[in-house]
Amino acid sequence: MKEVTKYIIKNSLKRIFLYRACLSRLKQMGVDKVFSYTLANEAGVTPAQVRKDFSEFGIKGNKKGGYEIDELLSKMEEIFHRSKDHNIVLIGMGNLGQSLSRYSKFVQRNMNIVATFDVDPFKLKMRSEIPVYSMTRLKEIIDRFRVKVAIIAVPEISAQEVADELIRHGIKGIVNFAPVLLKVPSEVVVNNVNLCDELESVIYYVQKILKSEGLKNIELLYKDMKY
Amino acid sequence: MKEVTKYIIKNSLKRIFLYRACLSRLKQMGVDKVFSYTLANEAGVTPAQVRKDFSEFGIKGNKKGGYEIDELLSKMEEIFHRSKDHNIVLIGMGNLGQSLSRYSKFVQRNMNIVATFDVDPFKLKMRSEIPVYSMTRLKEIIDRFRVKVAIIAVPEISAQEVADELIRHGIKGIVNFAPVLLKVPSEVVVNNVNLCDELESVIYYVQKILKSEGLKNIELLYKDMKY
DNA sequence: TATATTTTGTGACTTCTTTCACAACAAATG
DNA sequence: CATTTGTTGTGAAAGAAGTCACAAAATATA
Repeated sequence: MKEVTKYIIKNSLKRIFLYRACLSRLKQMGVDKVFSYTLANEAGVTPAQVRKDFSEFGIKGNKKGGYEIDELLSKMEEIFHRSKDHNIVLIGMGNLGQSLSRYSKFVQRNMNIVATFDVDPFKLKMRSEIPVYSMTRLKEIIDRFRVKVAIIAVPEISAQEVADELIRHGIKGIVNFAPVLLKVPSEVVVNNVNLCDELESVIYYVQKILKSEGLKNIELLYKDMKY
Repeated sequence: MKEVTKYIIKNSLKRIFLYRACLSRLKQMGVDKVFSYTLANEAGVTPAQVRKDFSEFGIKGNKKGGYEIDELLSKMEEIFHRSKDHNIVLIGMGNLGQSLSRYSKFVQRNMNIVATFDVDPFKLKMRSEIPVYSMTRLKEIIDRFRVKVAIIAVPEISAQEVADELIRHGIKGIVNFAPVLLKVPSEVVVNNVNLCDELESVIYYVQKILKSEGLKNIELLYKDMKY
């Protein structure tokens, strides 16, 4: 039996990020202690869910006393290795790539895009905070900055090729904005972000909502009618 | 008992989008018929999953004959109301907003950002394919274009306020790029896209991978040793 | 036309996720 | 110091999602 550990981004992890964001906000508001139901309410989940998630990530509180926000936050920092900086490379300086290279929230969370790459020599001359290199210098930069994570923002046609090259040079994690399913070895984690799909999902549910509202109106109409 | 239909974007829906992308690619390659296992292989899932998903969305094939790609695609178009155009508004023309307003893939899928909005009067003068309006004209535009879906790309501090206003003017679906949990009534669907979290999730798993690879190396070392 | 072959569609089963419920514990109170 | 109060942490129960397995159907073959 071939054992393949597949790295799938779990919902519990995403919720931990959410909790962290809520906690930061609460802290800013002057709160310094929470109970599972305080946080649950803030994050829009159940208290049991909060406690189960915490339990999964080995986060402990004090019975009766709840959780100290500062303790929670530093525990989370530890879990996410937030103390040290993480160097990232970004491939593809088109419309989306440029925007991501300027996205200030990455830096705020110690995730630094140290270099960007593009095949288009015209883009190389672009004025940008972060240097834009030709793809030929990929290995050099990845080695120098010990980069393990990359963002792919190239056209779908070249995404697989780029991924292969990144992995060859030691990249272990990819956030992929190209709308293709990358084939990667099992010791590499890929997180696909498809902006069109995100928008289209919403449209799908909105259609349902509108339809059901229509139905409700019809029902109301019938209720009003006298037989 | 209060019945609240909560609209949560299901994985099966996301997979249908994935299947569609795979099918389009296969079609371009000249294929015109697939079996569940062909598509499964292409999409990186199991054949049973493909069939179950199809069954959920009422998509039928021919026993023995598999599925006609053209039929599948048009059935999917129907499910997603892709025949008609969808008008979208985009709020917040900062770094990310500008990039989204230029994101050509939305248009390719009949999702048209008909107008963008910002509070900064400087941005209003910005040259942009899509008009940039002041927030005061929100209602007018939403009504004129019968907009039901909005993209929020404003700073987190104003996201809730913007959401409230959008909903007041009849918006039923929101793609929210601000890192806050929006409080909305149950007949509105929100899809949160948090780019930082997406990147950080990958970093989290990469740390795990690196650690486990480290362990494997140590194991190998021990295996090589003679006691 | 009968038989063999192949693939769908779905009920049953399994596995993963979330919720429930309560023992264990810590703090507050008398 | 005993008792009450209130919250955590976690097994057990319920629910959701994914996989399996096979009958049913369509096609191919003899």
